[in-house]
Amino acid sequence: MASESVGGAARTRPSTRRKHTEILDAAISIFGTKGYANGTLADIADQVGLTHAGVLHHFGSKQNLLLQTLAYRDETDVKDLVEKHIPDGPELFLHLVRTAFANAHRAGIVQVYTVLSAESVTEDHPARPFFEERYATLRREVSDAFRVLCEQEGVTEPDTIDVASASILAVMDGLQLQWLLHPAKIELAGATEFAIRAIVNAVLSPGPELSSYRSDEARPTGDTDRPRT
Amino acid sequence: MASESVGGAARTRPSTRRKHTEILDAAISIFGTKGYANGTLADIADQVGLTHAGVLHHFGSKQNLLLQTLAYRDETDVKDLVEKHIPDGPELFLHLVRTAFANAHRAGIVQVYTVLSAESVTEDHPARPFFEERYATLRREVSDAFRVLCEQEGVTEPDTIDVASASILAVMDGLQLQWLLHPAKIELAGATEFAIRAIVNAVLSPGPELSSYRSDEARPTGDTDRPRT
DNA sequence: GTCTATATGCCGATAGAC
DNA sequence: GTCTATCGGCATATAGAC
Repeated sequence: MASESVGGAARTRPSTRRKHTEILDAAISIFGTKGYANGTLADIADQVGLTHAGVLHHFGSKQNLLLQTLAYRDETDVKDLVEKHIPDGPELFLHLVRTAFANAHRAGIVQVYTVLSAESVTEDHPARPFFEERYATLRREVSDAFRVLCEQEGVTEPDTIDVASASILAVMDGLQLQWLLHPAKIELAGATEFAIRAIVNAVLSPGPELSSYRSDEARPTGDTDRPRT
Repeated sequence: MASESVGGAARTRPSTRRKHTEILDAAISIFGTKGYANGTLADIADQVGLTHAGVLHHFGSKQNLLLQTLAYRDETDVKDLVEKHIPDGPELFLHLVRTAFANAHRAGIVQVYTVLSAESVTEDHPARPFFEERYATLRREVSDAFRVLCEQEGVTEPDTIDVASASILAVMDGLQLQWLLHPAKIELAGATEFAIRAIVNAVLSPGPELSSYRSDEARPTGDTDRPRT
């Protein structure tokens, strides 16, 4: 059974391992285009020239295939960054923007994360622990970068850093969703760059409160009265 | 058949219409907790004391029930805003923050939008047109508010407004996802307020570029342009 | 390692009794 | 308006041949 090979052991033959990753790639494609609940083992099997029983021989169960798929995607991303080790300082913000530029040419990867992360909040979803840990880790990394930046540039309340870190990840995710819905209307990379810049600058110097932009105190009838300059 | 009653006609008996909305409320709950693909008509039927055949009598098909459910949610939201008509000026930004405060006590509503909007990007999903139109409309409304604000406060390139509008909706969605995963770690309303404020301020005065924060020893010019008031 | 065949179950939708 | 009964389809997973 494949269930015991956790770290991708070397005990299997090369052709087997090749098929293994071939299935994982197909799973990314299917879970991305149809979701986990709606995508089927037969869909994945078709894409690699097997039957669903063949896929189950490699992964034991659909749920295990999902978890292996998420782990596989993560380790592939990390591999791309080996020695280009994730920057731990303010460079991280530039790295996030570069990631957005890369993602604009990887709709499949973006979609599988968008679809599965949202699906993971549903009842007893097997991917939920994965995404909980993923976001907790990412927020910690972004917060660390903020702390380094704040030491360099000035001071800021630690509470603001947590909120800003979550906001940066949030705006990246949200823009991806809108981009998947309207690829022609959303410029993923440019918008991500703008938003991250806005949030980083807000941490370093907050600027005026929103309420200071209020056009008036009370609207009497609420008819079409325009705020004048 | 209920398929022809588009606007919620008055031709049906009150008890029937009551059951109708009862089913729609159950559908919000089920589609939110299990998703559209995974939630079943029997789940929804159980929640209102019917069989799945009873639900189908009211809505004809599962797909139609989903569309009616989305329309029902939208018109309920609008009803809450009747006479409190959505502000069309800079007040809109404060309204969005207030919405986030309200949402922090409506996890079910937040979850159904989060789950279904992401699911809608999957293959031939029946809710896709709904969310495409929803985001296009919301971006237009936020952009309108930005244009009014920019007339008051200064000038800005129209391109920035589009990017900022998408970013504001994005950060709201993304924070909702993280909040659903970690309710104790994310302060939905406070974070939303911070992020919207950051983006609005960035539109009015951009501030330094991200690359100016690079920690690299060699930096072209030593100036780090210190931001505004 | 991959297949065919099958067990088992759930789903959406329809038909017709009450 | 709601039910029971049922049809047809498809899902995951298992068993065993090759």
